[in-house]
Amino acid sequence: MQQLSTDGPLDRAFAIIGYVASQTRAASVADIAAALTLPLPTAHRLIGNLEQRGLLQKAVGTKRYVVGNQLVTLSARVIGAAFRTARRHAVLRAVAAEIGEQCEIGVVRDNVVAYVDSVRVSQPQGLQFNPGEAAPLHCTSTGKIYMSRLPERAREKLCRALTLTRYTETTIVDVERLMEVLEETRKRGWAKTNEEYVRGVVGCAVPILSPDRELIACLGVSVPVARVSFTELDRFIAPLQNAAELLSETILQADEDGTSDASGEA
Amino acid sequence: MQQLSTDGPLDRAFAIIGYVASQTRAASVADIAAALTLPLPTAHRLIGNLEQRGLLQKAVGTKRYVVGNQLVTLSARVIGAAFRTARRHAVLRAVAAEIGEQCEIGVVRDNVVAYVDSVRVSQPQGLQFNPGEAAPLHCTSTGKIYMSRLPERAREKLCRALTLTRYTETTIVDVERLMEVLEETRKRGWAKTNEEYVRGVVGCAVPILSPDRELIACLGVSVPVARVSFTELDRFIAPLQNAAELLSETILQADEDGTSDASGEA
DNA sequence: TATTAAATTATCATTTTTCGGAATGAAAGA
DNA sequence: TCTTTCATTCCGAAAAATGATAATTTAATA
Repeated sequence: MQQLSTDGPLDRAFAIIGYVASQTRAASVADIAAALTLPLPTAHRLIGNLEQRGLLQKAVGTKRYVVGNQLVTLSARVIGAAFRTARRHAVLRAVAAEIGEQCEIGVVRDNVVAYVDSVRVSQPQGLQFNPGEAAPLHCTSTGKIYMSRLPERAREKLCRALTLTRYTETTIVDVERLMEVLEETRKRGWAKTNEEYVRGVVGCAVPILSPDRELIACLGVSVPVARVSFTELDRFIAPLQNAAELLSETILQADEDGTSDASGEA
Repeated sequence: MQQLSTDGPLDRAFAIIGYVASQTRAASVADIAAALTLPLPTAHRLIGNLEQRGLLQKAVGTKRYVVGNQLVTLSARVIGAAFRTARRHAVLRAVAAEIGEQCEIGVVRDNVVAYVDSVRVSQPQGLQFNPGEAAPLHCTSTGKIYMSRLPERAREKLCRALTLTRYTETTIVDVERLMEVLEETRKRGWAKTNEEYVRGVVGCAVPILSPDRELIACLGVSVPVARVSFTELDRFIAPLQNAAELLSETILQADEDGTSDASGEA
């Protein structure tokens, strides 16, 4: 199913755990070996390791394996931690529901827009930015915002350094023109994209700023032009800005939790 | 605490994951290295590995780490598996039989209640939470318990971030009101739901805690109001609490079945 | 802005694990 | 009882992890 040619021991360990956790009944070594196409002795060794650490354990009276105590304890912690940090996703989901379109959060890294989280509302129709994917700077709203907030000289340098690949008829491939657009973007504080990356898909984005007004990330929406025209995009800006406000409070913010602080530091 | 002289890579990987999961805020590489007494470059390498696999991920806009999506998904599965084993399923079945209504165990993931195990007593009449299904936080007892256990400020933020969709006339869609209910829930330690998600169905739930009093999951019951009124629900609380106690005792013990195929196949 | 401290990445010889074929013991089924 | 399947142990070659050192980048501070 998911094994790339070169699995490290870690991958195999997690594959085994995942398999055991997804079974409804205790799994034998042979089951596991077969499911993950491992040599039998190897499976034994790996499972033995996991058992020693309490991540798996034998079901009493059998040689079949179920999830172990350590693993359950750890998982409970993970779920708790995830719940505490899930507010970002909650905000994203809320704004996506409000405007009824796919929303995503993206950051710029290595001169490329990387999407870190996204929520799609209904059927995958518009552009699907899946977390982990990357897109160019010059034809995405997030990229424009990022560039627009650079000091002028750095901005110009970057514009000239980038390869302004043409993806559609409306992609901006002229440096002067791009600079103009960026200046405009800087002034009004948000960006739009008119089928510049994918034909038939328009979008807009607003910045998510830290308390000291540094750019942390961008919150954007992508939608098929058949459903929302380029000019109609404007009505998304206000809700997006509200959500971005909330996100900037939420995102970094020392997630003051403290739920019983369990283990905590000694 | 956890460093034996000779830790394999696996031990260190899990130590790191455990540390990150137990922190209330995102942890920097330096934090982790210090806490586990790892050389800094080594910590970087190990954490990089975990990040590549999606087990850890950077908090947006920072270089600090939180639990990753893969890890959360896996953890939810593990908890589900832990509760589905015969012994625990038997506890669930027993309490279901005792109170004569459908009982289910749910965890929160991605701001949604996911049901990992359930037992129905008679004909499907009340609400049918089948394992794998998901329900919103603000109108389920399990969701209320989860939220009620967050520290106050985080709780308020989450309430505001959630879209309080109205499903019925009694769904709580007002943030202030929800906060009140959560406060009450926190004080008494269990939650009720008055036809807030599905018309004609009321329910209640109690927390399942780990030995160190972390919330692992919730045990709840759903029943048609025609059979049990909202106020009559109270008589289920005691049996549920007993069962929850039992479950939390057994959850970290090496019991387990094996042969008797939990939950029976569908 | 200049300066300093800290964090991160890179390199690499050494040590430690892992890997899985072959062989053997144990248990389930005929 | 016999046969087949599964569980387990051994072990040398191959691969990976390890962490010191050093170079580089980034953040903090003056």
